[in-house]
Amino acid sequence: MDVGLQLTALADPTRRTIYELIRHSSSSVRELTDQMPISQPAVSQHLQVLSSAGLVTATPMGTRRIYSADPEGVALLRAWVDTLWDDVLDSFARRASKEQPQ
Amino acid sequence: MDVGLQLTALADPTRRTIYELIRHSSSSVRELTDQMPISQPAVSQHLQVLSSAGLVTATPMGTRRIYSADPEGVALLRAWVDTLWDDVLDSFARRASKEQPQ
DNA sequence: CCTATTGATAGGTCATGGCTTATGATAAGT
DNA sequence: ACTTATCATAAGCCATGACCTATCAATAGG
Repeated sequence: MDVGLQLTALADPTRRTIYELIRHSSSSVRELTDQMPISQPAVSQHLQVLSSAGLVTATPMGTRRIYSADPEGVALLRAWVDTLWDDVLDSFARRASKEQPQ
Repeated sequence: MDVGLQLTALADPTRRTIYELIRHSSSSVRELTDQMPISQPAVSQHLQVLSSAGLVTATPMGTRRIYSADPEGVALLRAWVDTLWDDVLDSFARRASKEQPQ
């Protein structure tokens, strides 16, 4: 699983708000659609992207599918950003010490 | 400064590799272009996006512009992902305790 | 000065992706 | 069984964005 999937999934504003809704409380596709200014298929497509990024999971409940936030995708993203953070800080510190060797 | 800028900036694979190069060591546009299979204008455009996301900064050195990693953008991204992580974990725990009330 | 190097900007092309409507599949209620 | 509700998939449309070539501004060096 590539971190690019999480980044592209969360890069879209509409997908971010959908994800925020799910993160707030697990909901069905209908509930999500009712809170969005877009069509139901559009929501389903966004959910597909979020799902393949490991950010949400679907559990069938009768005729509905309840989408919940999945920690897995966030964990991957978080790990990547953390290494990024460490490296950038390190590189920043090295650069600063070289600019002002005195 | 919106976190969407960082996400869209890092969502593109080419831009991620450019950012990785800069993160590894500050470089000029020419150095970056020489390590990339794309044209110099394309690199400049990517640098523009990374710059407006607060991920890199440019410092003129003669006729060249040295691009360096900027901690600011990463800090914002990291903060956002961290709150995401906490909320998702919390929501996950609550969901788990409700599913198995026994 | 004149030339060469560096890098940003403009304009144009093409693929990608986000949205729509239409349709099909599945499960629940009467 | 029939209808209704929910959701996914298909096909098509259109804006966005990633790339190109061409060009210009600015600095450095002969």
